[in-house]
Amino acid sequence: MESHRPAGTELRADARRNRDLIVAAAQKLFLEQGLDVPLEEVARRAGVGVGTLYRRFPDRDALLRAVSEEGLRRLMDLAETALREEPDAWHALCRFLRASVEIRLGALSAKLEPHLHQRLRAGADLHEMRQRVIAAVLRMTERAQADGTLRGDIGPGDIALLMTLNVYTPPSMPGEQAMARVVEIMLSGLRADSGRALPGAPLTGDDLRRYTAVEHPSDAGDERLPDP
Amino acid sequence: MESHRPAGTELRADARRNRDLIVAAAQKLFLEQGLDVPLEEVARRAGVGVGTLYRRFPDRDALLRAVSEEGLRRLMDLAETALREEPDAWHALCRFLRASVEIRLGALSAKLEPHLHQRLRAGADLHEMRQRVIAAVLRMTERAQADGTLRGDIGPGDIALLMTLNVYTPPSMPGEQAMARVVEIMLSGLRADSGRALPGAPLTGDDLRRYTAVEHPSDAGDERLPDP
DNA sequence: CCTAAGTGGAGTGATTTCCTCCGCTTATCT
DNA sequence: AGATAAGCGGAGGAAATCACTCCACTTAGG
Repeated sequence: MESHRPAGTELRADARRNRDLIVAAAQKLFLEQGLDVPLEEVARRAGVGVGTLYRRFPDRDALLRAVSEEGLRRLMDLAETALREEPDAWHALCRFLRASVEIRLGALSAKLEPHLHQRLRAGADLHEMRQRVIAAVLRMTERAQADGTLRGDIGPGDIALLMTLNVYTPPSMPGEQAMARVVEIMLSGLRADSGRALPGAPLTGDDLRRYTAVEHPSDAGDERLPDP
Repeated sequence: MESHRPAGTELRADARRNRDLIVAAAQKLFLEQGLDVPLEEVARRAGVGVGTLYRRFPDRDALLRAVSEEGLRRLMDLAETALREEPDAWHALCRFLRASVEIRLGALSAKLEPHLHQRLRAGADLHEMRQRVIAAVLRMTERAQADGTLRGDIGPGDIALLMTLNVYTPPSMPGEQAMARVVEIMLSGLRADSGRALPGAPLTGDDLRRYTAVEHPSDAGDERLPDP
């Protein structure tokens, strides 16, 4: 996704490095101060001049896209390696949820969501990554239920929601250990031998996918499933 | 907490109404658009003139304080009525956690936190409310464990953290039902008959209280227990 | 060592936001 | 009903903030 660069042209090594510094700085600052931090501040934090930033990212939106993409890619990696490296579905699920804590983009995700949404509809390859995350979660859920380790009245959407909750939690907030405990509590609640029935119907994979197709309601907010 | 008003003077009825409209609008807008919405917009949304807003809240901070206070008060009510009206501690706990979803100040809380913090230290009556929330949670936890309904390796801090997670989740995000399911999953995970031991030590009431006393680290963020 | 690619940051113009001020409206008391 | 103090709105000027460009200088890479 090298914005609008005549294909075949590679970024010079130092330019590439700067680009990455900028994205990293942007991620931190967007998270800490909101999506409207002065771009000059991003540049300063990245240790480059504004000129450099503007050359690489023609406008704020381009930067947002880059940050979104990075986050989503990490999430996808998490899901897929969990599925690949763990022996059974239940453990994959555990690993995925535990790891989701590490991403913690916090409020950033929430703010990013609308932007992401546009992009998703626009068919960027964000869309593909998203589908892959969903697919992975779906597989984990189905298999774990077949194994009898995951309680039956759960849908992939529920898992996604738990994961989202973790991801949305600002890293500045509860410490690593504290969050780790929360995740284990969640996992306890997901085990097949857990308490009584949940209210309502399991959130299905379609619920998840449908969400992608839905128009973004500016502030009529209701019944939507997000992800970063 | 009527800011700096010569005691004994009451607000005229309409003024009072306007004041409340402003706080309500501010809460919504802070949540949706961040803590730096133009105050003029708050005024518009509240259906009053800017003049009115500035007369009642001399600066943005005063408004922030009012919003914080309102949120914390609701939380306190939640905790205390749950404890008062439910027959046993476990049900009180369930009710408290379920209700915490309704507050959902979302990212607002996170942004508000630093401000709140200063105020807490400053000894406003925010401090008292906070203590009362903590006290209620503490009682629920102890009793429920004595009853054998709440698993033993949990501390009040853990409960508070779960609650916080709910409160911090933006209302614009997952629908009511979806969140309700999440809470039930959490509760399942909290029951005495749930899965294996949690990692680390239970978060104690002191952990909670200590947090209040801690200096607010601007971005060194680590190991802290928040609340809205 | 040559050159095309990359860099930084001062400066400009436009936008946004704050906040005051005052003529008008309305609640409240008698 | 009438008096009056409290409250109201929003136009407008001052000030701050931002986005973005431009070009003289530096550096990577062959």
